[in-house]
Amino acid sequence: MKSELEVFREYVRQRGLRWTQERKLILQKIFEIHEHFDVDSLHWLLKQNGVKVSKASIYRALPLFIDCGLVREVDFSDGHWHYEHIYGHKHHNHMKCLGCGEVREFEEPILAQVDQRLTQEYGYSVVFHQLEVRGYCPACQKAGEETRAR
Amino acid sequence: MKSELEVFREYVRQRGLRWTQERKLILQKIFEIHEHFDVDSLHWLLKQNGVKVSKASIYRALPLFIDCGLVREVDFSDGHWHYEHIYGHKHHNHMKCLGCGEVREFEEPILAQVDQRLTQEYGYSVVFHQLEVRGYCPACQKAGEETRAR
DNA sequence: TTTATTATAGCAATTTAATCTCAATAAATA
DNA sequence: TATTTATTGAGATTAAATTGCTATAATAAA
Ligand SMILES: [Mn+2]
Ligand SMILES: [Mn+2]
Ligand SMILES: [Zn+2]
Ligand SMILES: [Zn+2]
Repeated sequence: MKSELEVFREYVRQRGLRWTQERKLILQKIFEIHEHFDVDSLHWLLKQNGVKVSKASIYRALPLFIDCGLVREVDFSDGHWHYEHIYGHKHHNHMKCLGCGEVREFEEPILAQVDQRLTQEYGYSVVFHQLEVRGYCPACQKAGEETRAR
Repeated sequence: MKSELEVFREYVRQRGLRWTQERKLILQKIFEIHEHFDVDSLHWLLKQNGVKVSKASIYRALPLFIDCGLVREVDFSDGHWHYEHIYGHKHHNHMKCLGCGEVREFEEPILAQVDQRLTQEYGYSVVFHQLEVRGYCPACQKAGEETRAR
């Protein structure tokens, strides 16, 4: 399998864009992070590692990474975008606890059927889907019960 | 079934909040709109109808409507929130065309199974889910083929 | 009905994520 | 090496959303 850097390099060439140090450093860092991140935390992390890259460059690079399928946006409904690298990873969905904010990932093979049905029934060509689930994790349910019992 | 106004009135009483003209007018308008809306369009619509309500009041009222289950946020990934009234309506999901932006609603009974599985397998108590699908509608697929053929 | 209490409205100021402008720079290529 | 031009970084700008403050109106108490 091609590395993420190779994938991006090809993408960049095909479009007449440029393979820059900044883009390389940002992309490398993104694939070192094995959690969800936002622009701020990514920028801070790069800084920690002595890598000087402006937020503007991060904001400009992310759409490119997304466009070539290396990264995706994740919606945690908290007012700004989060991201994760997806290249080389299985598709998954998120469950976020409304109590503590913990995010749990899960696979859901059934959703492939949904995409299929949309294609057959409506003639849609599905590019991607995202299922976001909200609820309460076991710990927060327990905490809630105890509070109510008082 | 209780009307949306009654539902909200009870909610407001239980919490020691107040039943105001502004909130009533906003809520009424929301249930007259049978499409997705955002704060701007709602505000503009109210204005058109000679109803003077500030945007700040709309911004402050929406979380209340959401909290009592009358309204929900909808994510169209375009930089700001959209909303729709849901009280008295079946749960549905959205497919948004990446070409023309058209939003199509669809029901998907299979997703109830997903919620169930999350409860059984992870002990999660699911409050809600939202499946957002992106792809190309039949019209935009056709347009794309023609462009490529040239 | 009148008075007292306090949540809410409106307005402007503020916050903040994201985008944009522009001069300097560095990547591609001839 | 010289030329072309996409990209960078810094700060300015935009726009959605939130907040502070005072007047007001909704509710409860008298
Ligand atoms: Mn994830
Ligand atoms: Mn809808
Ligand atoms: Zn939790
Ligand atoms: Zn379309």
